[in-house]
Formats: sequence, structure tokens, C-alpha cells
Amino acid sequence: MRTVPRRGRLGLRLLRAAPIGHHGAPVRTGLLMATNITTRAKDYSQWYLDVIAAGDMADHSPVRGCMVIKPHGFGIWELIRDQLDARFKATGHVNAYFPLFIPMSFLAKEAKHVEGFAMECAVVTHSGLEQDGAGGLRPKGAIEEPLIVRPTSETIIGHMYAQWVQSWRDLPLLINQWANVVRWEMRTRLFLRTMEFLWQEGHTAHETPTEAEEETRRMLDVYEEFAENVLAIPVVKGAKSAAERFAGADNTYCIEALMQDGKALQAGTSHNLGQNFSKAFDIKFQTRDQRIEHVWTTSWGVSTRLIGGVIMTHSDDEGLVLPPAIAPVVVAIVPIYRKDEEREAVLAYARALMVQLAGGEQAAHAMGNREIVSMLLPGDGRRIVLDLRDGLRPPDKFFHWEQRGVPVRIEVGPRDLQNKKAVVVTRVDRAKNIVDAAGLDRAWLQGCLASQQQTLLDRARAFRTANTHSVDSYDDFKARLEGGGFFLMHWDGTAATETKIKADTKATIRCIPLADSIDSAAGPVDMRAAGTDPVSGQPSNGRVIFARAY
RNA sequence: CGGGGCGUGGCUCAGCCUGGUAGAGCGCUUGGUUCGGGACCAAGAGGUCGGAGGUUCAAAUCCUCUCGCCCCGACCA
Repeated sequence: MRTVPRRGRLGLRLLRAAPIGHHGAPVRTGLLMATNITTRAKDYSQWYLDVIAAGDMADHSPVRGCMVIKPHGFGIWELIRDQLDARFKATGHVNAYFPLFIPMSFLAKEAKHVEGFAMECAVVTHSGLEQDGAGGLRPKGAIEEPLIVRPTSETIIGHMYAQWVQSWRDLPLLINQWANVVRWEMRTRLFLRTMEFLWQEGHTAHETPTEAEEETRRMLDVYEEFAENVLAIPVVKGAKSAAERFAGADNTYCIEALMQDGKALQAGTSHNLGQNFSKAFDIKFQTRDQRIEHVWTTSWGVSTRLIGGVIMTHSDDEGLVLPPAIAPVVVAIVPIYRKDEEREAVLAYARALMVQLAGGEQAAHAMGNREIVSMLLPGDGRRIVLDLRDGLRPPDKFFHWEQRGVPVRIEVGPRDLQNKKAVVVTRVDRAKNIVDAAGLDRAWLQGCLASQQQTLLDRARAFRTANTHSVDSYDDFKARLEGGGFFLMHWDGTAATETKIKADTKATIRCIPLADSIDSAAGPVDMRAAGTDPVSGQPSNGRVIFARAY
């Protein structure tokens, strides 16, 4: 149930922005705060849902656990997809498409895989419908072998690879697919966990275990670089413990991020599947020395969950904050005028500004709403919009674009026209500045966006560092866990200890970091130094990251 | 799947206990005044109260079942 304060007739509009905002950074006061968004402090889960609603990103579907991704949310996904895809291509991968339906028998071929996914598979058992005699319909014919809707595609791709690979000359096989998958989840959350979600899954086959491991690590590096440079989300690369490993993998690597509420989010995974699937699906090749061997495979993926991670990393109590690199709209120009004479002059001024920002004359198009005119930024899919809606007054438009996370808002009115100025408001800090309109060109925009991108990454990194703690006693760990964050703690490497900690505290090993040193609130922490597991008292080879996770 | 909460115009909710012919605010439409951080006036449109059964002269209200959503647990990208 929503508990959002309703916008009152008088009183609530006078609420002021809290002096402490995102990540403790000061927020400029004097700006009204959103009244349709629950604050993070009051109810984090509700805040998350409110931000999505106010940002017009997604809607609930009539089917439980599924979501509709609305144009603004999908625009974010398109920018993620395109920029990731470019990185996959640059590392030698090509795209293909494998089918949604997988024969049920395929899943059974890899023992651990079936164990991991059996319970969350949607199963197609019938084809066709017939009247049920009570005004409704019922499934008609049972099909011979039930089909499962892919929860992931290792099996069907393994089956195909077995037919495509004969020789070492066919390797490596480097294929990615952009697809939807279905996992029958008990509990769902928009973007973070829905029954159907969009993702990419890379599936590669290699000649040697070394190559497969290199590929696994290479794609992990791609994810890390992408998360930091495009999503502005700092991540820790690491290996999963056996308990958290992908069903069917020899080794799973991941990138882990820390959300504003102190919970961890697995943002991407890369698996070294060894020969598990090649043996299950008989993917064999003739080696350079004329032996027959099974290939070594990998798989790696990121999903629409990344959007949830972006929301929970950057957004504030005023709504969505987007890293400019994935903002479908980067600039919203809001014209301000009173009289008709002013209107014409201001609109002409605003239009000229839009052209100047876009870097030259080009066709403008209505974006959905006929009164919102847009120009594409040359060279990428992002837009500058000019908000000509007559029915809304400027403040309404300010909130509209602010809550959608648009990085730059430019207000132009009669005073600006007279002085050749414009009011520029940046989303990351809500700072308002009056600047010379002549300087607002494409180069300026690129600089402004780059600077906001950097601010977001720096801010998120500082937050993570401040919420990363080295702990040496179990009591200390348990005491501080409620405050959230990453906990760097010694672990004896046994599943028993891991299970006990999870049962006691709900915290899990997020990863065994690859880095030798990790920054904590108290300074760099040596992850490799030997020590003692505070839970079991057994010796430990190094620290791992514990946290409560999404 | 267990525990809790909730389904009433597009949104947020009142009405339910104590049955009697459906309300408010916001939003939307039209006209006017407005417009630099969520305006105001006037006139309108819009709901068989999640669904199905039942009790009753009469059900948003009582009973049963069911569907969905949110929160908390067990499982997961």
C-alpha cells in the first residue's frame, strides 16, 4: 500500500528539501521537494517503487511478477544494450538468436544445472485451447515432450554447438544473444527480479581450459569497465563461493555493487563452465595433435536488473538520477513566458538553443507527446527535448524532467532572452546557474555530461568506501551488519561456516575479491594476509566480502 | 509457499463496524486569468466499489471462495 504524502492544497508544497541528501552531500535548499515520492529514510522499498513510477519507467503487468518496461525505461535499456554490444563486438563476439523453447529433456543432461533451475522453469505442456463449457477456455492437447521456457540457454546452445564444432579450427566460438528469459520466482521486484527479464547471454567454446578462463575473466573485465564508465556504478570483481556458484559452472565470477541502503547487488556474472556442458551435450573437437576432446565453455550475462542497480545507486528523494551515458533525454529545455509577444520570442530563442546544443540544424521530431519536440544528439541515441506543452506551467515541467532523471534542464524566459542568458540546472546536484547562452553548444554539453557522469561515479565510490568495513570478530560483524555495507572478514573456506553465517545473519559471501587490497572506511585493507576465521576459529587465507544482498 | 496488510473514477483515499440507490482531493476536458520551483476561477467527463457465489425486500458494506498487489520470511540475475 502506498503511503506517499499527498500533495496538499497549501501546506505540503511548502516543504523544503532536507539539508542532507544523497550520500550525505549537501542539497541546495530553496527548491521544493517531490511530494509523490516517499523518502528513502522513511521507506526504502516504497521509495524505489515511487521513483520508478515518477520516472515513468515501468508498470506492473496483469500477470503476477511480470513488468511492462515503458518507453523511458526501455530507452535506458537500449543505451545499455548498444554500449555493451559495442564492447562485445570489440572483443570478437557476434550475435545470434536461439529459441525460447527448450526440450525438457535437455535440462536433465547436466546434473547440477537441472538441480539449480528445475524449480524455476515455466513448462509448456499443451498446445491449443478449447471451450470449457462454462464460458471460458482450457488447454486442449497435451504435447509429447513438454517444453521449458528458457531460464538460460546453456543447454540448447550446447546442443547446437555440438553440431557446429568438429575441429580446433572451429574454435573459439564466440556468440552472444540478446533475449528474454523466464524464471518462476516466488517474490518479484520491478527490474531487480521479475519472472521474465531481458538480458544478454554470451556463450563461448574454447580449445583449452586456459582460453576459457581467459575469456571468463575478459568478459568480467568488460562488465567492470562498463559498470563504472557507463553506469557510474563502482563494482568489486570477485569469485563466487561454491554455494553461490552458477548451477553447472566450475567457477563463477561476478561484479558486486553496493546500493544506497547498504545491500549488495550482483550486477553481472561470468562463468567458466569447464567441460560440464560439453560433456553433457557432447561438444567434441579434433585437437591439433589429432585427439578427440571436449571443448571448454563459458557463459556470461547482465540483465535489466542493471537498471534497478542504477536507480538504487544514484537516485535521490526527488526521483531518478541517471548517469548521462544512459539518459535517453540529456537536456530538457523549458521555455517561460507570460504574454503572447513573449511567447513567440522565447520559443524562437529556445529553438535556436536546441539547435546550438545539438551541434547544428537537423530535423526535430515530436517525442510521443506532440508538444514535446526532440532532436537526437548526433552519433548516439540520446535526445535534447524542448517542452512546448501549453497546458503545463514551468514548475510542472521542472518536476516532470527532474523525476525522469534528465541530467540537464535549461530554462529560458524573457529575462534570459534580453540578457542572452539561460538558467542551467544540473540533476546530480540540483545546482542552478545563470550562464551565457552563446556558450551552450555541443562541446559545452559534452563537458557538462562528462562532469556529471564523473560526479556520480565519485559519489558512489565514496559511499561504498565509507560503507566498507574490515571486521575481525563475529560479534563486531553482527553488531554492524544492520547498518549495511560490505564487510571484509576472514573465512576458512568451508561451506559449513558460510552456511552458519547465513543462517545467523542472512548475510552471504558476495565474492572472494580478485583485488589484493580494498578501500574501507578506515583505509586500504589487505585481502591476502592470512588470519583467523572469527566464526570457526580456523585459519584463513584471506578476507572475503560478506553482505546482505538483493 | 507461510505470516501480515490492502483492492472503491486515471492516482491517493473516505464510506464498511451499525446493509437503504457512490463521495472527496488530485489528475483529465473546455473557456478565461496566469506562468522564473508543483496557480486560480468557472463549466464538464469519468466508477455495475478486483472477480464469482451466497444471505437479504435491499450488499461497496455481512458470509464463502477466488484473483491480484504491497510488506516480512524460505529460493534466486
